[in-house]
Amino acid sequence: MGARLAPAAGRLGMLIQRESQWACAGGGAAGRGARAARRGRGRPAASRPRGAGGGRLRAGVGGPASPARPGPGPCPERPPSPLQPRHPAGRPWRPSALRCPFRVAGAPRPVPPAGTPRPRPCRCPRRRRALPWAAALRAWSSRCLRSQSRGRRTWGSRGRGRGREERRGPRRRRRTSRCQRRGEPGSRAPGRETPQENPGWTRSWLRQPSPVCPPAPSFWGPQLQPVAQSLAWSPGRRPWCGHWAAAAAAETGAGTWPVTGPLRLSLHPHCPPRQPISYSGNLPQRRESRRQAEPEQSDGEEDFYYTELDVGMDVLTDGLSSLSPASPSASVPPASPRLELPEPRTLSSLLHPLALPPVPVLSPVAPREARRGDDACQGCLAPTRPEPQPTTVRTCVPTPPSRLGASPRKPRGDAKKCRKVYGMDHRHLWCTACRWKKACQRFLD
DNA sequence: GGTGCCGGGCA
DNA sequence: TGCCCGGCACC
Ligand SMILES: [Zn+2]
Repeated sequence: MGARLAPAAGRLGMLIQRESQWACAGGGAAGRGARAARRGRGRPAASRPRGAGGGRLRAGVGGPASPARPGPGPCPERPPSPLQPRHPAGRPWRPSALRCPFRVAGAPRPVPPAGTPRPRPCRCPRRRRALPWAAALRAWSSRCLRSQSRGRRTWGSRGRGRGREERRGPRRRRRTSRCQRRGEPGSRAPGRETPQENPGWTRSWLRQPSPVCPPAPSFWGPQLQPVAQSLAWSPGRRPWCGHWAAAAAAETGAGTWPVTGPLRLSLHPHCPPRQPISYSGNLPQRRESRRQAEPEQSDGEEDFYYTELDVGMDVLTDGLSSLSPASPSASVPPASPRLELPEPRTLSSLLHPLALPPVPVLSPVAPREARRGDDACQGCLAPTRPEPQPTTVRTCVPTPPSRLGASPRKPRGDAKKCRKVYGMDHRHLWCTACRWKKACQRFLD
């Protein structure tokens, strides 16, 4: 299999394709592929290994024995960044200094409140880092799939299912969900519930659990004060708190994160050999507890990763200032902002999804993991921007009922889905939804 | 017969 | 909750 597919680059989440960033090929898909191979098609279901009994194959991307990220060391090629306004004048550029460049020299060092989770130790030689809140995204994605079948639609109205349902008429067999049969609140047909009708379901995961990050603007240098002011400080929007955590971690010595370079927006599952400085938000409680139980045991292939991208302060300001607490994005699921690299320095452009056709991209240099678009790419999100842009509402805009009713014979979408694109022989390349025989998330109609 | 995916079961 | 599959409508 020479060419590697990076189909997800089209749809769910976008990978920042930088040649250097593709260098570190993870083993995420390998595990899945092995699992798929192990599963074996055609065998009786009863004889198949089912469930997670066998345990997921861990991605071979390192582990406790993996070499840690490069420690402090010279980095002469990196110039001082405008994001380091507080660097003492006259001091040489010390990229390895365990010092938050935002912090005022001599100012009290910010200490994360108790309970603030420490960034997880890196498990990859290239320092892949799990994007914590992406775990929530993943969980949410799974919930979407489940709720599609459970009668609590979350992906918004894809329309197809309902349209078919309507033109199909009542099913002969039980076609109602349990909720429907029980008359529970969620007893709507799949796809009927919209964020507008029930904002709670989006709020549940949008709740960014970083409740204890004190306001940081006071720690920002004067050059950053306008930025801080433009960020519309709110409890859920603290682009600096991750920086804080990193600084605090560096201070305490354990889990040190050399906070050196300019602010980096990490968007790719493979880390270039630079230090991330953003660790934003807490893990969802469930995930967090699990990771505490098995600190070094990682579900590597399931994690979302990001890498770093130098972003100028101006563009960062542009991107972040576009946020507002009352932004409609608050009711939007964490649809991955689709990003592309021709303009890697314009954050605002990065944060806006591209209306790319969902064409699988053959990329000979794409790492295996990139093919797992639904998993890997869903998490390719900017750590500083957990809330998606309003323009990513693609799947959450409810289809007008009038439209559904007007065209009872909605033709089947022409878009080939994973099954047809990749074939049964490459089932491991399918998106999760297709693998689960759900509505395809990668090739939307 | 192939495809897409809803509904539901299993662990 | 993650994963899988029966079975149906559609192509
Ligand atoms: Zn698919």
